[in-house]
Amino acid sequence: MDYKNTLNLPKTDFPMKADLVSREPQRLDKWQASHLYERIQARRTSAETFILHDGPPFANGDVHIGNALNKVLKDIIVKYQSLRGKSAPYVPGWDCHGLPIEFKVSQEMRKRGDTNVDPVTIRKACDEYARKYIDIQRTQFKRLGVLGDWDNPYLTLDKTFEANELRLFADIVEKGFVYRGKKPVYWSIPCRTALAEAEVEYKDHVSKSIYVKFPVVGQPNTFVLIWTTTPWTLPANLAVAYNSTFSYSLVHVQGESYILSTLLLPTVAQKSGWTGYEIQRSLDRDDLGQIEFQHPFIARSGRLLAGDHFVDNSTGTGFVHIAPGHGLEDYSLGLQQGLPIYSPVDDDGRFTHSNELPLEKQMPAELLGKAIIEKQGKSEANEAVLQILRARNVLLHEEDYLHSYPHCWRSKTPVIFRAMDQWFIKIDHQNFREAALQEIDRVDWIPDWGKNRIEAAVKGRPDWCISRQRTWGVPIPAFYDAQGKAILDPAIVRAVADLVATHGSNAWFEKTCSELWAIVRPANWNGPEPVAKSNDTLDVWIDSGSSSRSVLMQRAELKRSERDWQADMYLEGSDQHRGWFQSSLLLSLAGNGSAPFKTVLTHGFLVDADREKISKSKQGQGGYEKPQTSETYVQKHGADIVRLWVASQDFRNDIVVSEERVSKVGETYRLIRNTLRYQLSNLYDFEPDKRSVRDEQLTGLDRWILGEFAKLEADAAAAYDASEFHVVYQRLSQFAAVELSAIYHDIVKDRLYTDAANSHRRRSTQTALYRMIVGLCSMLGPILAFTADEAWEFVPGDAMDSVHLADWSPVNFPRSAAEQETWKTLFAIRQMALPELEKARQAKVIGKALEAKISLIGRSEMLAVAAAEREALRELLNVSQLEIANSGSNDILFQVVKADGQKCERCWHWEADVGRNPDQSTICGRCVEAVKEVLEAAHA
RNA sequence: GGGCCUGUAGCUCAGUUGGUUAGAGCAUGCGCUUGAUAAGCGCAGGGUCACUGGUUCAAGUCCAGUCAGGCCCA
Repeated sequence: MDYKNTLNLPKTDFPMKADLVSREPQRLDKWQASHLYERIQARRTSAETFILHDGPPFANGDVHIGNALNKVLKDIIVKYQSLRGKSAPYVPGWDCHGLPIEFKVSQEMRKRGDTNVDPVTIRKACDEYARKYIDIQRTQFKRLGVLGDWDNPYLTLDKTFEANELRLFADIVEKGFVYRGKKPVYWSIPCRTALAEAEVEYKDHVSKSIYVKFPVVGQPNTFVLIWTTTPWTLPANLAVAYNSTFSYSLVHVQGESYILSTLLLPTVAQKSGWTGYEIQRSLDRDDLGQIEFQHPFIARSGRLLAGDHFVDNSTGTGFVHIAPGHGLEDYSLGLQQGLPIYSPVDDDGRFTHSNELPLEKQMPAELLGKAIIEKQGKSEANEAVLQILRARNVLLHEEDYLHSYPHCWRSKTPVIFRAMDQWFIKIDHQNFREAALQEIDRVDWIPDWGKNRIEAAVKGRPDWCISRQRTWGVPIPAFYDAQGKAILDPAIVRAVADLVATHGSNAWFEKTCSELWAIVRPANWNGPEPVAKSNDTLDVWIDSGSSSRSVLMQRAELKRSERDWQADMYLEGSDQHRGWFQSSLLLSLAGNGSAPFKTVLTHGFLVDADREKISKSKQGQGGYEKPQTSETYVQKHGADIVRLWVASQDFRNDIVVSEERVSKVGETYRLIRNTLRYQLSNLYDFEPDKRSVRDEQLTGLDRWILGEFAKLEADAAAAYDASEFHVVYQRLSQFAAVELSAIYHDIVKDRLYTDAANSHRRRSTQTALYRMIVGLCSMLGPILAFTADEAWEFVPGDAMDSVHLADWSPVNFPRSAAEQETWKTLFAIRQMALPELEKARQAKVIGKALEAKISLIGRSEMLAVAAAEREALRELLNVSQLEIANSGSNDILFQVVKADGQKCERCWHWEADVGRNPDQSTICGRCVEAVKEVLEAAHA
């Protein structure tokens, strides 16, 4: 007789090989076809909500592995909250406006030869471009198993989004936050347009480097020696910067005195052709701070200011001329010191008078109209300034100077810095900064140092420049009157918002000023009539930053009530402390009266195997073979491996992404998968409703594992609650490896396979297995979204058709202190016995443990426990025979010998009663009984 | 250059208010098993806790500095 057929060997169709890459897409189709996301939401309509508000990725390019990390983290949290019974809708979003898209689209148009394209055409192309990438990214995000309302995402280019953004803007305008000011921007003279940082290219350029004598007021024949490489900005000079850490000298040369950096003195002396000089004295920062200088050719004076950040000792004189309207550093220094942002240059790049200063304090008439743009390396404006300097004998030295200088990407000409009228949000308006800091204090920042970062960002930030001279964005609905004065009125902004709500923001660009005015003019308007509309757009941070108003407060499924709309969580990379977290906080506080989030969770950045940032250049040098996109990893390993990789590391620090790391995670995946497979394969004949054994009747071993499992569940839930998924990962994988695979599953095989199918002992164990597989699938669901769902289908009994529809909460499994103590002792003995068995194995006394008879000889309390639980301990050791003997000594002695009797052909135990039954001469007594039952069952 | 953060075995993580020879899982090596088998079990090796100095009876843990790395600014 072939006794193998009488065993209850494991059976399952849950495959050992995951084959994720090809199988996951089928499951996605199934989810989609069965409207899984909608059904999850429907099940929770009356439940408490948990809102994780999506920070919108930029609609450009493929999903990077970093984007994937962010989305998977969000999905794990949302799935977990849903699993715990909350209503956790997830509305993904995209950030659609902005320069990178406009730049790409313009480039493509230029390649095709389309120059001078009108804004409406560019905007349509940008819209198309953004939507194309939204589709691409949506597919890639969905492939990762992220569930959400993918058919109705929020897009910052949607007209409803734009309209609500403008309504929020109107509120902020109404509250008096928005003002008009000046700020320098890159300006391309031939293109007559402002440029963004990304639109300038740095190239070598030969400039005029000059040393200019600035007379010191009240000290005849004494000059501060300044250095500049842009002579044409001298008419806009309002100050001179020094470095307070440098030492300066007053030097006497040929009847005149100069103040300059002591370290640079020899170079300057040599360049200026000084034949001899004499250092009269040195000056410190206090001396310098006292000095007032006279502008070398205009009737105004200025002061010396500390500019340690940017004044260096490598070239020049140690003094840098400051024109707040013509440079970013000049600008911020000017702003600090309350200087006017003076920029006497028009759109064509020619000198002009401006209204920042009284006329008598502006440049002489001979300079007006001079062009800054270079022709054959010569700039009319530069030449004219130099000529005046020479005429006044204040030009000490001039030379050509080769350096890297920004150029316009389109015209390839050097750009200039020029202050332009911009819109700003006043951060200190009515103590707003203080209010923001208080609000920051109310938010839960995880990790807690996030609070420091955003506090520093808010404390130190200047007023927010919110206007951009761009086309692809939400228009700033302002007008200009005949005097060029801007009109920005909340009622008008709201009227424009209504227009945008129906026609989209293109309407602003398509309609003329008078057409627009006819539509949006308030009925009771008594202000000036406009002659022009604004061409500025809003900073894209206003787009995404207003999502609290445009999404959280609009979508019915996301708000608890009109008043209670705050999101439970925002989750982004730590760079967003200065970005989205801040813009969202400031706008929501200013416009809605509170922060938009209760908790802000941040993750670190991806680094490679060397713990360095992932860079394309490194990829080129063979650092990594493929582009670090989500698809690269999904196509090679499958989404569940990517998800497990995400869960495997403490994401608050840097996250390592490398082949080694992901492959290691793959090993853990296989361990977990096999654990699930083992349990499923031993439940093929188990009907939980009919065959479950009650807690108190479960065997001690089953009670032990369920006790351990209860601890695992509690720990996993706590770790999930704290968003410490790496703890879930560690705890689960170690439980699978140790408690299950090495101990419980290994021991229990004997019961499951060889006991009669319906025996109490086997059913008891199946009860434990059943409970664990249900719990494991549930716990794994948020992380292994595909695999847990796949395994779930093989769990016997009636359950929801997807694990993602299930409810889960940790179940306590109480055991008395005495029982726990007993089992602790049994395992302690096991821990001592295993090395003894290993010794016997090394000595070739036995092979597998079942060939052994082990004797425990001693007199301790441990042995008393062992004696009382002899059969349980024998099982725990997986040996055929266990003997306990009292030697009178407190030490325990282990003795391992070949087991008595013969090997039972069926259960492989060595038993003395093998052969005692004449009909079944090769099997043991226990197997005889089991076989009898099998035969009876077959006849019945 | 400034702010915030990180640095424990090949990999990922634990290491409570400073307190014995620094732990776990995986990976590796060597055995066993062949009724979880492209599986399973056992045993073993592997760490100057980034470095240096300090406080202390005692430091992976506290302090200072250095180095390396990350994010954000300049």
